[in-house]
Amino acid sequence: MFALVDVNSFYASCETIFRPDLKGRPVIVLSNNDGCVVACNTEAKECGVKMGGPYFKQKELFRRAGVVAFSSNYELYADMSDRVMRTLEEMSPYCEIYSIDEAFCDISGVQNCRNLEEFGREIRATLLQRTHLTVGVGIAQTKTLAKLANLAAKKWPHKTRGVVDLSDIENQRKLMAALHVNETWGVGRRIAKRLEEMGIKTVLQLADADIRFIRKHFSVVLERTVRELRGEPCLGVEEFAPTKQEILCSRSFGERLTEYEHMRQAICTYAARAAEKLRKEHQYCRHISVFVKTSPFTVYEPYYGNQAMVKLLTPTQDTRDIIAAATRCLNTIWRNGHHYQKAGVMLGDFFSQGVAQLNLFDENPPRINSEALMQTLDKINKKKGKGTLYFAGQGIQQPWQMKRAMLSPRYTTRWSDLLVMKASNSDWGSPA
DNA sequence: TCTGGGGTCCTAGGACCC
DNA sequence: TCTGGGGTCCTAGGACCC
Repeated sequence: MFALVDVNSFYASCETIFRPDLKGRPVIVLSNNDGCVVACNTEAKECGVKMGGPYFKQKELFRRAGVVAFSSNYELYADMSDRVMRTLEEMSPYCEIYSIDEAFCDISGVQNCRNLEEFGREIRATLLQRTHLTVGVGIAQTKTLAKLANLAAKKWPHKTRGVVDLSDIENQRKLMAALHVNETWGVGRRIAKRLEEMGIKTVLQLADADIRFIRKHFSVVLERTVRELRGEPCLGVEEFAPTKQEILCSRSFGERLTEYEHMRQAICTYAARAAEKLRKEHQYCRHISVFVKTSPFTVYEPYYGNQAMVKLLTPTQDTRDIIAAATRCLNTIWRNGHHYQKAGVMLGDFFSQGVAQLNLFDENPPRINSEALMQTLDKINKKKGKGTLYFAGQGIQQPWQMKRAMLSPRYTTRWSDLLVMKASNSDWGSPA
């Protein structure tokens, strides 16, 4: 039995819990660079805010409706997420942290000693008390059905009060008949459209579809989804995160970039960041690739996007090697005269610590004390704050930095940003 | 003027091997 | 003139997720 717990409008809620003055007002959170709307609270949804839509296209609507906008404050969201997950891990034997705002809990066995819906309500109440965040809980025999149950909890908040136990088969079929096939977890826009053309419109029709037919026209992924909808578990809770296959660091620039020197700085910065993530995973990489692109939306000049990769003979985790390789990649794809919008550095082909073999034919001799140097670098940056020690190639001014014009304080992770309560006389009541 | 970032898995097709 | 069968590995691209 699985429970899917996820926080309602997570980013927007993180912003409002520290701002009681925003109660009842529409609130949205923007993506990096203040580009798109990535989260909105119920009030904002009611105003007709388009999720995923570009910010600048909706500015007029926001002004009229009094929408309060925030830049993404990942430091705050990550810390709030930790608090939620720690509580969940305390309350349930096995938890898989599926994303920043949701987790699957394996609650097999719980139904032997208590009512599942009650258990869901207890999770909800505990999280509300500890974090002031409201969650939805969906309970069922498979992950896909738990997702569906959670969706129902979101869709009918008053009727369900945020918790749905969907373990009863009759209830499953009733709900699936009422939902469109694109509301299934794992069915996106494309597959939904193809299914519809085949006459499969509701989730129930998908659950009842012939498994060989699905396998023939789609992939094993959709086959698993269908089986899961029928109550046959194909996916388990993965308590320990599997090791990553690749690491990507990419950003859009605050302003279009035309100078090679600026691009080189950006690439150095992304390479250094990717190398840091790599070491955090205790991995060494052999593939380093870089991509650059202009905006796909610009009509007055031709699009340019390109990518290059180098394969090292010996796996590395040293920022100096990764910066050097990334710069070589950049040099092969850089073209003068474009207005670049975005770039990124990707690492792949990982080896775990210890298996890295020295290569007899490698031109570069192994670096002396590379591990110790990198450890020291990471330690200092962890203790004194990100970016305390950095590489000269990253540049100092960084004119290409992303825009974050509406950033809120990092209430929970910086002393200087701590919330300050100011009491006025009236708050204390008038003296008798 | 202004359109996110970071992942996973699967499949098809080409290169190459014997 | 007639040009096989079976396999692996790699990569690019497409789909999905949050």
